[in-house]
Amino acid sequence: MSTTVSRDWLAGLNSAQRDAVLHFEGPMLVLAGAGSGKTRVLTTRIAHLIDHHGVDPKHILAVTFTNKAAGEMRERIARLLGTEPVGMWCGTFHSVGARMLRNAAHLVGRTPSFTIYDEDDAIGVIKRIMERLRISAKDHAPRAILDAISDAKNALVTVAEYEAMAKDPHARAVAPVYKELEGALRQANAVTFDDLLVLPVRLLQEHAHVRAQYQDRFRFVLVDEYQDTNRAQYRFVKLIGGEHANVMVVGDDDQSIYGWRGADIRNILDFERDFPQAAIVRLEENYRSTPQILDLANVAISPNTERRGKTLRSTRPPGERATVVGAYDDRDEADYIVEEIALRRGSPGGRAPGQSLGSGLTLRDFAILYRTNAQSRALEESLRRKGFAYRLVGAVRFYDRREIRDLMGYLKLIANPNDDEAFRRAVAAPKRGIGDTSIDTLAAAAHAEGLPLLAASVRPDLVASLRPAARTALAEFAALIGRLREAAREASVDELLRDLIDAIRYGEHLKSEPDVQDRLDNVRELVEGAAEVVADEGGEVGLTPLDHFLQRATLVTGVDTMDSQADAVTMMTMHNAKGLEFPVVFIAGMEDGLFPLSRAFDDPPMLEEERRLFYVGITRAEQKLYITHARSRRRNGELMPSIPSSFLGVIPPGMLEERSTMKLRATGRSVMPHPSAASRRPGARVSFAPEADAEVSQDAPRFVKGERVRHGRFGSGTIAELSGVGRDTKVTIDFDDEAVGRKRLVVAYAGLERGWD
DNA sequence: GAACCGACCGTTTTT
DNA sequence: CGGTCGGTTC
Repeated sequence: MSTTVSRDWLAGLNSAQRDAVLHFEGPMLVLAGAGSGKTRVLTTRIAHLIDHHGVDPKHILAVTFTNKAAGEMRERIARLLGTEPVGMWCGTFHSVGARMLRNAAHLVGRTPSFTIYDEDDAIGVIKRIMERLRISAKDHAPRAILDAISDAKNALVTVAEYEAMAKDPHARAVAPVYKELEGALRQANAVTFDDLLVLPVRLLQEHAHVRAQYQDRFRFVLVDEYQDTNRAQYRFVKLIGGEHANVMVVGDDDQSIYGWRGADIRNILDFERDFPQAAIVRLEENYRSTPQILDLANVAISPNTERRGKTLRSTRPPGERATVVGAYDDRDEADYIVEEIALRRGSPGGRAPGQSLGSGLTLRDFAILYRTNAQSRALEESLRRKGFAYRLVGAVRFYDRREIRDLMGYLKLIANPNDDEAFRRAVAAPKRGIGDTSIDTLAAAAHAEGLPLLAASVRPDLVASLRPAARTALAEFAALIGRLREAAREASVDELLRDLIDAIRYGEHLKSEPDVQDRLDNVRELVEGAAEVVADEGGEVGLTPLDHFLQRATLVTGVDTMDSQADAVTMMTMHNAKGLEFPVVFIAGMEDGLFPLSRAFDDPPMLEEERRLFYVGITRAEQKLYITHARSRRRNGELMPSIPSSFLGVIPPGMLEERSTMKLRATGRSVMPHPSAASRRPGARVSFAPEADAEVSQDAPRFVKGERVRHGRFGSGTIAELSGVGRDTKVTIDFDDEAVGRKRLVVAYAGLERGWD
């Protein structure tokens, strides 16, 4: 305990930050604007609790939004204290939940070695359940069913409650699947992502001794990114922290961007209601961005009504204005961005001499942000042509690659022989003469007996009806898993993996696949990564290294594994960019229908969320921000006309420097007009949009099923189906001309005339 | 059983 | 455009 040291920590904090850091007991809400130093506040407060107030680290629970943030927080605290905060729990809601579940798995019908089903696993189970229940995947997309179940879980709606509430046809299809899924998960000794939140809540709610144990253990609870918590997470916080009420939540209502995942912005808007004595601190001084960037952010978010209201103030010297750029199409946009990076790189201030943009910017100082992952393609191509290194964050996870999933399937099955999804993946991996029909037969028998697939495959009576060849192969497979399971008791995870790869001759299997070298590299990387795994950090749960490895693999995200040291341009969605910062940021694809997405047009809360996402994007920039849009863009392979985002319409002219690419200037209109004036201007001449000017507005002409229409090229026909809303409305038309037949068209661009015969 | 091919379809965002 | 599904062929 050294007050001298703590005084050092406090130096350099502003008074609001200091208030938060010095806060000891009782609830507190920290409204932390972007770049206002909240991580520093959180880490310093924890260090202060431990060092000054003598709180044992094991009484502290800190919840972060990513695993990476958790690791960094732990590290920073250790640096402040000069020693590891041993016993402190620090992680995402999901990893903290997993940890609690390992401790008390038996109370929710699992063993400590349960496996975590990712989305693919869950969809696989759901598909099979649907087949059994004879629910057509055509009528109800398995994906949509999973989403509905996920929403229900995140809202803490149980199967029974869901069944009682299910009114519309979709919900009535979901209900039985939800019910069956719960049984299947339990039998497979598995949980879904959502269960990592739901089951701990149930544990705390239904078992007083567990609740008491954790309430006593975690006397100080800190939650970062509180604006993105959902119902289950909210309950979790209240259950653990409600008693002693030493709960500090940190967040920014303007950065709430996960409403679609069940996050409820009300959690942060109404915090004082939940914790009546809550002290409130506002951090509005921004240490990250220039005044120009913050002015833009403040203006951009201002149309929102669902907010507490706050204005960021810059502490940095003025810099450049943000630049908005009109491009011809998505490739032109990408080329422009890459050229701009080339110009800015190296020389201080890049192409704007006199304005100090630091000196010697390198590739890692640039980030390109976008709304959808699909946008990365054109950008990647441009960067590759230019020879610039880049890193793609979040798009395809390492652990989602096929070859990795194959091997992980084996490991999961070794750790948890009840994991039927793992069984299916592993048994199919190198082909071994066991195909779908054999597995279907086995699965039917297993289901009838209430047995997992692995156990069923060694029951002579259950495999009797299989082809002899399949029977033998199955027995060999089961024997292999049995042997590896034995080996796993002694071997480290990397040894186990090597053994496995050798036993199934996985290297040879890969040789017949495309991209052999990449895949082999990935496998090697997997083995190397496994070598670094030790038992769980705290060591208190008694997780085996294998369980720990598997859990980590399932819970890591793209951002977690991002190597921020590599000298490469960073590309990611704005969602993934939350919490990060870069000297130069490009926001690409700033067009109506893409950002904001068209489905948000007629949904005000959704539109506000899109606007908050824009705000997040803007506030990632430290020194220079570019916003780009294209006049036409490839969407699902076809070229679509686009107009600049209506989000730009609220920006006063003059706040942005306006440019257009050479290619755009060369092909028609000289400059992109200011978007507020441009909102009626479509992307001009696009071959399949005869009267685009009238049609590209947000209100595509409305039609009804059965209506007779005429198309410029296909002639007249009858509308058979309608789908989508606003600009995305699509029609399926049966044309009279048999040679044309049935076509699916986007109303906004089809130039349909109505009322024919 | 497995490989291949063509039709379809959909598309936010992610723990 | 890219992934998935269903059907066909070896």
